Amino acid sequence: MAEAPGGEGLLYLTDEQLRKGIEAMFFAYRGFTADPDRILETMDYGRAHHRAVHFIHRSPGTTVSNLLAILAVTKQSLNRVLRTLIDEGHVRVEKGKVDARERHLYLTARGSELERALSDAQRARMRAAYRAAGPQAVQGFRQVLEAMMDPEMRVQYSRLKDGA
Amino acid sequence: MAEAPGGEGLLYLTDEQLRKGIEAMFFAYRGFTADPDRILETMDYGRAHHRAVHFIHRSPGTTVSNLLAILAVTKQSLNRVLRTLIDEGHVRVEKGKVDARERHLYLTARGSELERALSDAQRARMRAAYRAAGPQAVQGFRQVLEAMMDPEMRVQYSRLKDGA
DNA sequence: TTGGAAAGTCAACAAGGCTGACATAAATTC
DNA sequence: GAATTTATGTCAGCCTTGTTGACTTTCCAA
Repeated sequence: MAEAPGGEGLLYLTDEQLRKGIEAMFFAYRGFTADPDRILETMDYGRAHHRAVHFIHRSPGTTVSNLLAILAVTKQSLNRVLRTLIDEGHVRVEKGKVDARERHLYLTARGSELERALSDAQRARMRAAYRAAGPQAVQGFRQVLEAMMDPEMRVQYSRLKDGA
Repeated sequence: MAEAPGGEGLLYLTDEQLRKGIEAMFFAYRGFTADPDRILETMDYGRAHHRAVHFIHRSPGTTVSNLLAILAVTKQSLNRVLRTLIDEGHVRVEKGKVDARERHLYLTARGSELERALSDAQRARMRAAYRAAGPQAVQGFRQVLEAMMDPEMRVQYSRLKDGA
């Protein structure tokens, strides 16, 4: 293998390699969202609904402000999406017992069905990609993605990663 | 190392592992776009402008329909973005010499400056992530992303990957 | 009891997707 | 040469999902 200019095997850090990584992210992210998007549009939902449903499924009973922190949107924006999910029977709200100001969010049976459909579609692609690339590649994939996150988001991610 | 239920080392294909990969993509993509986004908003541009500038830089002289295929948006949507880039002197248009219906797109000096600023910001984060994860991880990262793309997009990506 | 946090709501706005319709110039085909 | 197709641009109108600002209600805690 040829060595980098500095002679330290840093060829993978050239601008050219980085640019390829950037384009890989762009094209892959489109694939990543394509399958759930197709399901969502049949029911007049968008990606914002998917995200809300995903994280409510992941952390049942999470509060609105928790969700705001994870999704990094304004409460007005989140509220609009939650409103439709609640009105259409996908999400159930419970007033907090300890702190009654808080609203705890849960998926209904219908909501769980939707979540299942969405994540099945997304996981199928992810599984195919994982299988094609192999376990070692997957480990690298996760390492690079984690390093790419903002530190605050790495915390959110780790919280989820290490179990509810 | 523990073996998967099937006894074939497939632990990395469990739903739990796939879900982590899905969330890693979500959080990482936000980091991925955060730095250029900050630059863009100072000049009333959005991600759509970034994408156009990126691919015109990548393939100088590319046509409008080429760009439409790569970006996978409607011509009306692209045109709106292209219009502002041209009007504000970031992109130059040239009528095709072989086929005069075609419009060939180039970055102006100003446009190149903008491209530089945007990609410097994005590459800095990518470089840090690459460095933190190491060359082997980067290889896996690219393998998984490539496997995650839609086949048509993998073609687009490979075209770019293998030189102009 | 009062200040402030959590949550919700209303209004208004913007970016950037979309569709459909239509115009024009140039190339291609018949 | 006429008809058709292709590449592009543009107008109008719509949607989702983001934004800010203002205001209310609820309710915990000092």
